[in-house]
Formats: sequence, structure tokens, C-alpha cells
Amino acid sequence: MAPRSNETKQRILDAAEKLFAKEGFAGVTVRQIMREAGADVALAYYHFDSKRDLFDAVLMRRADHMNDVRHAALDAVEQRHPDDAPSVQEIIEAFTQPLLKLLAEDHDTWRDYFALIAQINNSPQWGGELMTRFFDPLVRRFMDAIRRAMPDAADVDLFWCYNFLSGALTLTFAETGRIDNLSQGLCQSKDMDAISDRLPRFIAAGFRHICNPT
Amino acid sequence: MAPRSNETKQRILDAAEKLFAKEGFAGVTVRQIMREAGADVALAYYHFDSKRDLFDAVLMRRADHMNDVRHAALDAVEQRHPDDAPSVQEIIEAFTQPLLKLLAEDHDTWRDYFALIAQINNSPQWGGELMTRFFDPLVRRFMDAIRRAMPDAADVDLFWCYNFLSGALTLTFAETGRIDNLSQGLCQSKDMDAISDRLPRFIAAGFRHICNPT
DNA sequence: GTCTATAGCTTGATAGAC
DNA sequence: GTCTATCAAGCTATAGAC
Repeated sequence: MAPRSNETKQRILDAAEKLFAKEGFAGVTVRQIMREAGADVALAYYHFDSKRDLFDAVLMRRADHMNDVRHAALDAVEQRHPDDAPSVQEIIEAFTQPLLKLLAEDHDTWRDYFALIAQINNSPQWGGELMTRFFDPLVRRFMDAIRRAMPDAADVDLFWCYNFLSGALTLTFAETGRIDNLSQGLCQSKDMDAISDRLPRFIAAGFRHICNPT
Repeated sequence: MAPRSNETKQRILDAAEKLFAKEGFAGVTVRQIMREAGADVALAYYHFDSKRDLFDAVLMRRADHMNDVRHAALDAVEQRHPDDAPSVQEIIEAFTQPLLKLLAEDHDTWRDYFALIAQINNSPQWGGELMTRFFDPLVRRFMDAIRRAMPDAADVDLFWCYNFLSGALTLTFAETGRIDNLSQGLCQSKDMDAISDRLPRFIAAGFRHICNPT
């Protein structure tokens, strides 16, 4: 593959990521993507089989790295606790903070991707299948870790709590601007420090309250 | 307006609600909607100005009732506490339980509408504007009530906690089937009793943990 | 690898008969 | 109110020159 080819391919993926994130799969045409990428429509079909194939490629491009940084964060937590179990909050932080850190450090690169994930997660059409395929292996490892931290918790409680975590996390990623409106500017969707300080503690408190047998 | 007309109009709205919920605004054609409704394409444009006008009509049709039942639930809580402030959990329950109750009692009517709201809430394209327009007046009243229950809480903390609540609540409504997959059938997206038992307690614990100054 | 050109279809929307 | 018929525009995707 010529070096020029891969460059164009990445430009197409960048353009597709940006537009799919804003308008969803059906809300964007291949023509719009290629106009944004500054290349001809036919090139989309040279580099990808179809519009749907391009969509999958956009998702896949960053999924591995996303899973890697989260696995690494959980590795680090477990190495800090060779004998005892880590706290629920430490585990939740290993799940959320790597993503918030990516966003904080390279906002332009990750914002659109995370907004896309948020839409997929909440879509009956895509959510069940795609989230399961891309992220459930990682999620299972986190669930195992939490189970060890709370050995008396019922599985059904743990899974529901994960559902609430997932919703809170992805809406926060979507950066829709609603919280900016509601708070009249007091909160800003893109303020990752503010989220970092609150989201993992909020979620860990919920887990403890629901899953800890009294 | 003839009685037959309104009947057809409702059938169009039902069909549009169902399809928009599954595939989003752009993912559905007017032709598909009218096929589902069992009427001719031209009738869509007799009853509504445009596809977008039909979309807004779908949203508007149930928004008032949704807001009414939540206002009524908060009224009831406040009447139970003429002198002291209600607990955070009571207020959260007045926010969430009326919707879960609608879903539990009349699942077929409300499932698609709530799935649609979930997608809009997580869409950068629609979320900021539409959620603000339809629901923020009600949300402000709930924020005021919570502020009275936690007089020492900082506003910025309260708004972020509302954001987490909103994400958890709407993903739960979306019924994407992901939690069914992840839990291998242990949890079911449509099990409103399971959610009722856990969601408000989870959220209230988060609010208390973040907003209560130690 | 990148372009021109175009096939074959579907789209949102409307005009006009009944 | 409801239908038939239709339009201009835009769509995904491809064939073939360079």
C-alpha cells in the first residue's frame, strides 16, 4: 500500500467520524463525507466496501486503543493490590478515568469518537450488537474485579449498576451541550476535570449502596 | 375536523414513533412510515407540513402528559412534607417512578417514545435543543426541590449529578438489549420492577455522596 | 490511486382528480 | 380526506479512463 493511500484513508475516516458522530449513520451521505475529506466520492468505494463498511472501520479504528488503556489501568490497580481486593471506587476509576484522560489530553481526536459511541449505546438498532461486540470482553473483566471487591453482591445487582454507569458515562461523552444550557453555563460539557472529580465517586457510591448487603 | 381524520393522524403518529425510535430521524423515510400506518404517502403531507414537522409532532404528543405525571408526583411529595424538606431519594423517586410506572402499566404505548427520547438526549444534533425545550422547566423545579433538601450543596455539583441521572435514566429507557446480552439473560431491559427497585436508590446515593459537604 | 461519468433507485414533496 | 401520478434532487455504488 502506497504511503499516500493510507493518508487519504485516514482523512476519510476522520471526516466520517466527525459527521457520523453529529448526525448518525443514516444522517450522513458518502458524498458529504468525501466533500469534508476533500476527495472524490469514488475513493470511498476504493478504500471501503460500502457505507456500512466505512462506519464499522470508524468504530474499529480506535476501539483497540480504548480497550488497551482500560486494561492497563485495571492491571495497575491489581498490581497495587497483590493480596487484598481493591476498592470498588478504584476499579470504577480504572474503567472511567482512562477515557476521561484521553479526552482531556487530546480532545479534538477523541470527542467525536466518544459522541458516536454514546449514540450507538443508546440506539436500539445498534446498541445491543455493537457494544456487545466491541466492549463486553473488557466489561466482563471489570465485572469480575468488582465481584471480588464485593463478594456478597448479587450478580443481578451488579449488572444493573453497570447499566446505570454505562448510561451516565456515555451521556457525559456525548457533549450535547444540554447541561451547559440547564446550568446556564455553570457546567460545561467538555470540562473533563469537573467530570473526573465527580463521575467515579458518584458511580462507586451507587454500587456500594445497591450491592452491599446490609 | 372529521373524526376519521384524527384517527388516521394518530395512526401516522404511532407508526412514526415506532420507526423513529428504532432508526432515528434520518434512518426512516416518510414512505416507510406510511406503509406502517397503512395509508398513502400524500396523507403524511396533508396532516403535517414536512417530515421534520411530523417528528416534532411525535415528540410533542406525549411530552405534556409525561411532564404532568412528574409534576403531580412532586406535588404529592411536597404535600407529605408541609414543614420539613423531603429526602433526596423521595424527590428522585418523584422524578423517575412516574415514567417507570407508565412503562410498567402500558409498555406498548410508551416504550417507543422513551427509546426516542433516549436517542435524542444522547445526540449532539438534537440533545441540547430539544431536551432543553421540552423538559428543562420541569427539571428546574426538581433541582429546586433537591436544593432545599441539601441546602449546603454547591449548584455545580447538583447539575453534574443531574447529568449522571439523566444518562442512567435514558439508557435504561432505550431498551437496547445490551444488558440482556452482557448478563446472559439475568437482567432484562424491559423489567421495570427490577429498575424501579434500584435506579432511584442508586442515583440518590450518588447525589448524597457528591453533594453533601463533609 | 485518483478521477469522470453514469447507472439505477429512492427520496421529500406537490398538483390535481375524486 | 384520500388517492394517482409525478417531479427534481439526491442517493449508493460501479465501470472504466488515466
